[in-house]
Amino acid sequence: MTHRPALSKSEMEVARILWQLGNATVREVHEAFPAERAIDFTTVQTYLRRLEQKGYVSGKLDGRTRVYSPKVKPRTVIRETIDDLVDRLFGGDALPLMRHLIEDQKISDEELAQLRELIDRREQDK
Amino acid sequence: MTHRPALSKSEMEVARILWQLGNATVREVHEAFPAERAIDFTTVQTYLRRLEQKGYVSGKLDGRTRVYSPKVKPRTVIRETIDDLVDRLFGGDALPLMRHLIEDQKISDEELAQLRELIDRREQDK
DNA sequence: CTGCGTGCCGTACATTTGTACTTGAATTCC
DNA sequence: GGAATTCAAGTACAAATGTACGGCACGCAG
Repeated sequence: MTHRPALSKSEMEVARILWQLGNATVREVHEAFPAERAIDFTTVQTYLRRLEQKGYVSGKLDGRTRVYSPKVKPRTVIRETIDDLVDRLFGGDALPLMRHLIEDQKISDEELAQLRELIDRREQDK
Repeated sequence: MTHRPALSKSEMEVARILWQLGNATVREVHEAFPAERAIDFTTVQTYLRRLEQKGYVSGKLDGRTRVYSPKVKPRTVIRETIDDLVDRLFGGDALPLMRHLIEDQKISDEELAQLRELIDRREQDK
């Protein structure tokens, strides 16, 4: 059972917006794009179509408008994406990645606290 | 100055091996591939050529054999790759990614300790 | 009715990616 | 020293990706 084809970079942007909106039409997704990210309406349409083909979202017609909604959760996509990436780039060792995230201020202090908690909890479980 | 074109997935595998070997010929890289990852010698050759074109490695002839060596450090590639990914997938919020790495046992207990230390240090700096 | 905007659907098309074959020179094995 | 091996280099080629255009139907402002 071959798993879903991976998301391409642009498809990820669209997926993110759809997660955010919950469900939406092409137009809504298009409008939700940050202004500086110039992208054509029909391009977004194509991405959504491809996302549907790949099984990440489902779309159904509501009148003459197609409404899309996420079919796969962010968690799942992270898992599939990151695991593949970490394997290819570091043979499975995720620490370099963590290090980067922590050291390069990519996360806020608040998040640091949450992180600490995650670690605690994980240690508890063990 | 437009930055380096991103690495493709397969190129990442090759980059990883080259980092591991420090520097190597096509043959050496090819042989370092895990046995189950069937891949042709000339395919590896192509990836290395592309990696060179993209500026990630440099290759120079030693006699009639070309020897490649990394030109960009892992850290840099992580930065470029992960930041892009996190942006597209989560609009810059790295926490979901961290959560995944910690919760899904992608890192060992030992690494957890190191992680804790990283967090401490980062907090110290602030 | 006659445009104009909005949508769908299909098609397009250059670039990148994954993967490899071919040619031709240098080298090594009998 | 002819055969087999080894490389570099060039070329190949289908699939995936990034990005968009065109045709056609539907509904609303004049």
